[in-house]
Amino acid sequence: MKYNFKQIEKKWQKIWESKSLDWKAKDFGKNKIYILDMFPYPSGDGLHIGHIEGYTGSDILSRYFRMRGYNVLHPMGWDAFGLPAENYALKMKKNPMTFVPKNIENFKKQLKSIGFSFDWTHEINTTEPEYYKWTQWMFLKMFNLGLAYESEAPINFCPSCKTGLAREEVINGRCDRCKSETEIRYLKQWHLKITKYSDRLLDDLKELNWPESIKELQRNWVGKSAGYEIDFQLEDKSNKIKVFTTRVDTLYGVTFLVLAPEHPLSSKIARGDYYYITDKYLRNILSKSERDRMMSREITGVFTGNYAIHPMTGRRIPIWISEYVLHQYGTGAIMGVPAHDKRDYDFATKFHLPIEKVVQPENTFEKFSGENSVSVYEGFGKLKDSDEFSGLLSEDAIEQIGQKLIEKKFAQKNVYYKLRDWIFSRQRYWGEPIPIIKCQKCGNVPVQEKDLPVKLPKITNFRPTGTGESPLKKLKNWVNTKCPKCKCPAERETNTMPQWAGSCWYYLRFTDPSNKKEFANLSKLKYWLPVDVYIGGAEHAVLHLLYARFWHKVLYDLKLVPTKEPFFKLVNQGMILGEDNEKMSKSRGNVVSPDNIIKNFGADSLRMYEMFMGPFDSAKPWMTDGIKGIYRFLNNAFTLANKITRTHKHQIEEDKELLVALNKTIKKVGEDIENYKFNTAISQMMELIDLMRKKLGEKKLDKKHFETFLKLLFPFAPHITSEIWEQLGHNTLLDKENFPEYNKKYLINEEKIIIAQINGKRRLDLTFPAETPFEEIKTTIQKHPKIKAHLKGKRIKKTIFAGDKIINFVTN
RNA sequence: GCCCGGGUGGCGGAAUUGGUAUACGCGCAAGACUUAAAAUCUUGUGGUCGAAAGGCUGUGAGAGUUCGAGUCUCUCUCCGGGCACCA
Repeated sequence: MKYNFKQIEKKWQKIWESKSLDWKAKDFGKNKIYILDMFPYPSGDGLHIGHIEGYTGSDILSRYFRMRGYNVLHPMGWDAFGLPAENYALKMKKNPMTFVPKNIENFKKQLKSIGFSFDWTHEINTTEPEYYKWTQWMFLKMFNLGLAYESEAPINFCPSCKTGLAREEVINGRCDRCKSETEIRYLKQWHLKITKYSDRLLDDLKELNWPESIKELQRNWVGKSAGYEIDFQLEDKSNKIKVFTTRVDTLYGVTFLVLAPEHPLSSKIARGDYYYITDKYLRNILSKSERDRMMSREITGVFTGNYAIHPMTGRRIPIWISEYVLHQYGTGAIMGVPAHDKRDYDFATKFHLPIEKVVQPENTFEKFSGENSVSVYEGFGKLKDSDEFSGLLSEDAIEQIGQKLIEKKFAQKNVYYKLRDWIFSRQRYWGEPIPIIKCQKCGNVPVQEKDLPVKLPKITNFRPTGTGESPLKKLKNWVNTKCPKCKCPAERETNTMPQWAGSCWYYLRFTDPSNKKEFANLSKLKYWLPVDVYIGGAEHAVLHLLYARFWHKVLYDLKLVPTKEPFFKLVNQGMILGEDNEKMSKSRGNVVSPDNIIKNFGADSLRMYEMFMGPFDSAKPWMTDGIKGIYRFLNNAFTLANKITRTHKHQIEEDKELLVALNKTIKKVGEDIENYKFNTAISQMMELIDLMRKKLGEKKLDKKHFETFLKLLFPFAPHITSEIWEQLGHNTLLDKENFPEYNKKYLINEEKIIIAQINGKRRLDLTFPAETPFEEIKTTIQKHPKIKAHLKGKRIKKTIFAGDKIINFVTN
């Protein structure tokens, strides 16, 4: 019988469909595990290779843990709001409400065609009113806490998508979605106060079992720096300039101050002849676009003709204005210490300002003593030219300087973050309406809980206006309503939420997806949370993953969720690149379609090949030729099964070699699955099947051992293994079998191979019974003619016997 | 510029964490089967010298620690990703 994967896969998918309750998570019980995938946005293009990689990983885990007797929650849902769907809708001139459900159906069909064991009884969709009712509800919780607020602010606006964007959505001055250059607009926008959680978002990272690189990205994004704010009096005492620094120890090295062009003093501070040139500089800079300013690396600046007084030395310090100082960060003014900061150094060099070294780092003395050298030093060195603080500079010494400044009222401690509040309004149609009513008298009034959800109306013209208003604004009978407070005529908020809103809490809803009274029942949340394993791409490092953590913490403070953090363990699947080793993209023409692969090799081959290509978490190029190896492996398993069916009645004596290999494989496959090392688990199974084929030829293969192998393979290739299982005469599902346990007895070697080395170079290997004592091994090996030959004329200085594996003779 | 990853055969990648480098797979070569091809099976496959036995050499480059380094330390270099004038 031939391996007819088409027929087999169809057959088993049908069987699973009818018995899908087998994958249904129980609400309570021992040994829970929550295995979550980042749910997809159901695009019209359908599943791509990258989705399948992550979902196969989680499917292997889920099937494995079910076989281990765990109560597994492995759900799937749809993140269907957002710009991609809406832009597509505009192109097709169809309302997303009509085609999103079709896309979802298609996605679901595709997922089932790959044999993923999702618990479909827990399916959710962020665009359904029963779901987004709770998204709106949570927004109102934040509103009531003052965490959601409206304010007019300069924001990044995408002229093509015609909406404001969060900082996280702007990459190098371009819209993350459509790559258009963004512009700055002043718009009244809803914000979520994520900055209030900066410290906790940083600190709680410690508890998470996440890839270090993702944690680092989040740390950098929050960007905490602690330092001092120091006041510099203007020479004429008319005002003072507050600068922020993390390096008070370099205070004596200040040779100039720099203000950002937007600093309030910049336009007022110029003196005498410098007035005109300063004014010209400011007008020039402020007329440039944000992007132009960001892109240009040219050092520009202007002297204002004004001076400040150094708080410690009383020296006159010239005040400059330059665009290299950012007004959005710190105080918008810095102290220039060219000897100890690269940027200050570049500035000083360009404008011929003095450079004074005041800190002499010990570790970098060489660099420091060179001509014109600058040192951003590691560790702390000596402070020169200061009677007050000479000697070694430690962190304590820095603290002392800071303390002194604070006493003299020149300085105060402060902490700054790069993180900004999350801009939460989108002037677009396809999102959750923000549940606020704007009343002339009462201001922003929350929609009453009983009136939730505020349903998104189905309209024909949802084209964004570009005026800063949502297309919903035109819908008078939807917009006009009554103020819940004073009952006066009022208008609805017409902005919608960003696409990230629904995904901030979907993993909570999965635990209790059809609850009509609460977003999820607390006892169910207590049972399932946190998510034990969360699998998805690294591209969400500072978007979804940061937003969701923030959102979760808000709910935690309200005692609505039981854990501080949502996702305990995070695993990033590496990106699958095209055969040309480049990112897959339509424009490059290197996209691999899963449908073709399934047609030619079957879903089991596709699943296994994606797992076999390389380490789960690293990027790897696709090679269509490579899948043949997996296909051959599955074929071999299938043919072997055919032969066993015919011959299994033979009484077979136990084969030691096979048992050792089998037990080794059981151990390795189990451990590798738990460590996401699917590629090496598969190699191990390949070795085992080769041995089994050999043993079958020698009539030494017992059917039950082959069945053990099937159980190991089942999580990876569920269709073919289920089919073989049935062919071998079982009328139960392989799903219901326990994962095999290995017997330690077979893992203990009765023999050991000793490698003999001379001066670390391998010369010989010999096999000894396991209990052979060291002395005996040593003399036997020394007597061996080969070793003798190599030792001729040399004296053994030392003999090393390591790990019962290697004996090394060191000679002179 | 700064912060993370990473460089191992022709290719994708293994290596029990300091102990036989190149498992497993692809590709390639030779052979078997076939009228032939495909598929399948068997054998071989880092480089180099050698008829062979065997030797030398070999994990981006250079140094160091060690009886022993792909693995640890330092310097450099190249590739991928992220942040980007964050004081």
